[in-house]
Amino acid sequence: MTAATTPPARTGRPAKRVAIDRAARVVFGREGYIRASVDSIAAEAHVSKRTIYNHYQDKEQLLLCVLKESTHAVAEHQEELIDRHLASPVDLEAELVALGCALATPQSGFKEHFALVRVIFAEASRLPGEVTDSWRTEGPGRTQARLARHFATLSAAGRLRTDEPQEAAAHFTQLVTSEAYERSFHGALPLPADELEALVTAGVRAFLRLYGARS
Amino acid sequence: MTAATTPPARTGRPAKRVAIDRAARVVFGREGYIRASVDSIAAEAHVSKRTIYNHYQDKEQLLLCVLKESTHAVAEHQEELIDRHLASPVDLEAELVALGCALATPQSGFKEHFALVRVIFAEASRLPGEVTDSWRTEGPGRTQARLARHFATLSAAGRLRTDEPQEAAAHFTQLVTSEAYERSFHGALPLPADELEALVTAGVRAFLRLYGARS
DNA sequence: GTCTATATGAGGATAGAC
DNA sequence: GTCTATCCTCATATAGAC
Repeated sequence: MTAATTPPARTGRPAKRVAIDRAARVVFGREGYIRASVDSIAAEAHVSKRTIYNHYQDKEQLLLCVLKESTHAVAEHQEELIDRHLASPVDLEAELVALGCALATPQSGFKEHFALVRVIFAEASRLPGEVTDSWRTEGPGRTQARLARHFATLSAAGRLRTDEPQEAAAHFTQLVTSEAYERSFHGALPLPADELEALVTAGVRAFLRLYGARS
Repeated sequence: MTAATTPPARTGRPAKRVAIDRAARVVFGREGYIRASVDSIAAEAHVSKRTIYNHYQDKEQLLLCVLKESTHAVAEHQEELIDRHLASPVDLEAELVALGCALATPQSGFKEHFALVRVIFAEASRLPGEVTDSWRTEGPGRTQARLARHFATLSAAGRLRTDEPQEAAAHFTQLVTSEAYERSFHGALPLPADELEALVTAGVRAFLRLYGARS
């Protein structure tokens, strides 16, 4: 796992490529970087191993590329979630709880993405710095920014009370999602739904004690 | 990495054993479970590989044993930190900031312990459930409990305001340490001291808005 | 797509040294 | 009877050759 700046080779049929990417996401997520063999990725993709090396320079480039795609997909999904819950909330507390639950657990088809993030954490010290940096800005950074925008709007509308929406967003993440995230080992182990809801609800209440409009 | 209930063999010279344990902690922490070879652990310990297998049944048992010791050492160290800062604080806010900084960064000789915890996260889904459970109760659980006890005392003395010290302890951890923890990839990458202090200070201020005596 | 070169790992076995 | 050194087997990996 040394720094490698070479871009992925852009050859081969795109249909194969998406199959490879999907398979790599699944297998890397399930096995971790070292354990995931290129053979098993090829099998999962119903593709020859040679085809993988035809599309990607080596195993590390494959991980990095899949990670980038995955990061974007999750960021978009989370931005949607945030918009859906905070665009025009009737019961703000309820919406915050629902949003918190959604953000704190690997969502529907996104389990592999969370697993990939675990791989980044495990490999962080061996990954090129640009990779970890760009993951943070393109991933959690975008989510945080979107939260902050909504909090600013809600504050202007008198639904929240903060003149530092960035900080409020950070505190929301910390109070509402971080414990569930840690408790489930970053989504690796299941957290009972009732426990999750209890954690999130307690977090939202604390958040509203800090930033709620009427208190 | 399957469940293994056999206890480690209690043979061999204790001096060798501590060398092995230290080496395993270092190498597992530096390389991760899969990458760390028993050969390299033996080299680091200046011990024959055969000797390792004389003391431990297999590689997994070695990890588990080292993890347990490491967990206790860190928990004790963190309990001491908490006592030192919260036993009789003059300037409570300053003490909370100092404590937060100390808790949020791998301390003096404990870098390898944090690295080991990263290994647990990476391997969580492949580890026996008792292992992850006991890590939580013997590690973070103890820290949290000690925090809660002090918060209860401080509350009784009128220095804080909470009748749920457990929850206050959770919120302290979340607000003060969780972001630094995530930002540094669980201690894998260095976080500039000024950034750390900024994060912790902001967290403590929010904590005191929630639980401070006079507000 | 299969086949191969090369390397590296776990864990056991054997030898001898103190 | 514990430790060291060395070799062995078997499995599995990457990456390239055919």
